[in-house]
Amino acid sequence: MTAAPSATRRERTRAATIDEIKATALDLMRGAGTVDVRFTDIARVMGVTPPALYRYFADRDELLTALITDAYDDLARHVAASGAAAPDDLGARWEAAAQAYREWAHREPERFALILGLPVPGYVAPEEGPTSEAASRALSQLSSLFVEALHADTLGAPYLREVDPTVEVCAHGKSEDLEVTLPAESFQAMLHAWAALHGFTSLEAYGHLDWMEPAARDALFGSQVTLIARVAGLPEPLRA
Amino acid sequence: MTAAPSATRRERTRAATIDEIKATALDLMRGAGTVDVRFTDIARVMGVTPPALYRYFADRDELLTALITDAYDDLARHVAASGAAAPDDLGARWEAAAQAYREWAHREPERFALILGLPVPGYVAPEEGPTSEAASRALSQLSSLFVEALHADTLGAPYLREVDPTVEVCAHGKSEDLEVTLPAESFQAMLHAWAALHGFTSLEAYGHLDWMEPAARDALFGSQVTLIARVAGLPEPLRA
DNA sequence: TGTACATCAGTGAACGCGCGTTCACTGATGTAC
DNA sequence: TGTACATCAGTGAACGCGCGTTCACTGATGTAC
Repeated sequence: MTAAPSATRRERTRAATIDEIKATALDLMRGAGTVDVRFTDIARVMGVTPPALYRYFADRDELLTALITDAYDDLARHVAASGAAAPDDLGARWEAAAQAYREWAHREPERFALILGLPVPGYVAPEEGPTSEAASRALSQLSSLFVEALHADTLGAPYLREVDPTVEVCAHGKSEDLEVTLPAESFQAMLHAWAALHGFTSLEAYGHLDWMEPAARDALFGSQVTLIARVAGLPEPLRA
Repeated sequence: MTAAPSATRRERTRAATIDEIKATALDLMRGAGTVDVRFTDIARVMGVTPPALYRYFADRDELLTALITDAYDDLARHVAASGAAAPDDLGARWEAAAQAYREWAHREPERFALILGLPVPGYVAPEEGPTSEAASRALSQLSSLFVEALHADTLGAPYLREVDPTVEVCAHGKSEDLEVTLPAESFQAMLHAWAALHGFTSLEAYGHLDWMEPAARDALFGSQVTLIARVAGLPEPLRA
């Protein structure tokens, strides 16, 4: 997002303005609880006139694309960073990644909806473009866990060994796209884990669990994460 | 939705018009892939002038509320109807309910987003109003499965027996709201199952699994549903 | 270091459009005697 | 059964507002000699 230090002053201020436009758009989305974004409002908050924004984005859709790509990157960064504390503890890494996913969504429900909710109309993902690339990066963080679990031979016990042939084909396809080796068992376990994680996360982020006490939500999330880990064959975290 | 047969002709045509307005609004939502709804568009499609709609709905938010309530009802009806074929087979009922939930969302992603996505701005759920009532009815379909599983003493084996005290308090609160007996173990198992089901369902409904073949998605959903059932302690379906 | 030119950010006016909503009114449908 | 009245659906004009986007232009910032 920030320009390289070797950039000229003009390039740096330009990059800063782009950042400010995107940050302002996000603030407005958070304030309104929507996924909409109006050039007029952004300009008003920034203290400029609406046409000024066209120096930075060709139209509203281009801004939207940038916001979506950024959101993918940001989520992926958070999930990736979560595992740094205990790189050798698969169980701890899974819990940390799940918490990171959940916390990010809870903190930024609008951005979460932007990338993983009902697709916003008028926005069409560029073919093979930066969006799917960012998405892949985000998912690969999760998948590496399950690949390692397979290597540790704990994966899928006792339920997840059988993989449907059609799913296997999909796993091979993804392996080629991502240019990694992604065994079908790991692929399937990852998707199951992701789905369960995503379900709790979106229900909570969109406020559909607000009738529960925060402490109860925490406890429920904890047991869901543990449950997934046990079922998928991820080991217990090493700490007590 | 339809007026009682004893209603006068005027009341019947009025009810029919209300239905037509809502159906037209849904068609437009489906066409645009949005959750937005414009009085002007509805009127144009129906061949009337926009002010005519104010005879039926005080404003846009009232129409939105009606659409949300209807969507809850419709989803609840589908899930409830799914279990009629084998009322004594807990495993089969779970699979059918999960399939019904999934199919409804896949067929109507916009309505699904309307009730379970990022809340639409401008719409504030009426306190203790028809919305939460409809939501409760929808969820109670699922919860009855897990209450029965507890009675059959299969629930939660081997992972789900421990329930955090805060979650227990929540379960008691829900029991009073719904005026049913909802043991904490059943409550927790239901929420875990619902979260996992909801996660797959929303990812698929919003097109985030479109990179998989439909057959692979079906297989993956099947194994996810089986997995949840095994973990939650629901029995295998009786048929082979 | 200073001057001439090119580049770029931002302005202000304008265009075309669409929205939700109100209001007084017309014409048709139902109701009461 | 027929007439007088009440009720209601729908119209058309209007209000106020906001949006995205274009365009010619000004003034400031950077660049080349």
